[in-house]
Amino acid sequence: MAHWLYKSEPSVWSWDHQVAEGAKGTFWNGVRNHVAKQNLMAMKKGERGFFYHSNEGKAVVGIVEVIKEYYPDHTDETGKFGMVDIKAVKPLKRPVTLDEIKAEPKLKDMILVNNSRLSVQPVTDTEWGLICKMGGL
DNA sequence: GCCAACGTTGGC
DNA sequence: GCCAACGTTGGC
Repeated sequence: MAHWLYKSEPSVWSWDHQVAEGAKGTFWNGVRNHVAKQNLMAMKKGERGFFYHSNEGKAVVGIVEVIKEYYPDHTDETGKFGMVDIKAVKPLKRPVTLDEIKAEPKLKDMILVNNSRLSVQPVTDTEWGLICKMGGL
């Protein structure tokens, strides 16, 4: 099963917002990038991903799960982009910061490190396991 | 708040 | 279809 990483600025949409939505979850929209779109389209219901706070915090703070697969984003007037629904699963026992990720040689190839601007990224099984461990899970 | 990196746009 | 200019993102 594939894993993912969702990036969000806490001032716009934070982990706390996501948790407040509970089991019903919420849509993940606003993607206007074709690479991110490809990733969204590849997601399957039940797949999990990290929730990352960019700018403020700069850390992986929790785990989310896809509850609805790719569908059109009607707020996108060009009609090119879509979104998925995700729900909060559980927080990390402690956040894993970008500094820690950069300090770990096994994580140096993460897209988060090399292409920080991509808002939805795939995460390998190795990276997934390691960050879960670093986060105390 | 600055600046580098990247994506998108638009003129040719 | 190429490429320069511009806007946006995100780390520092």
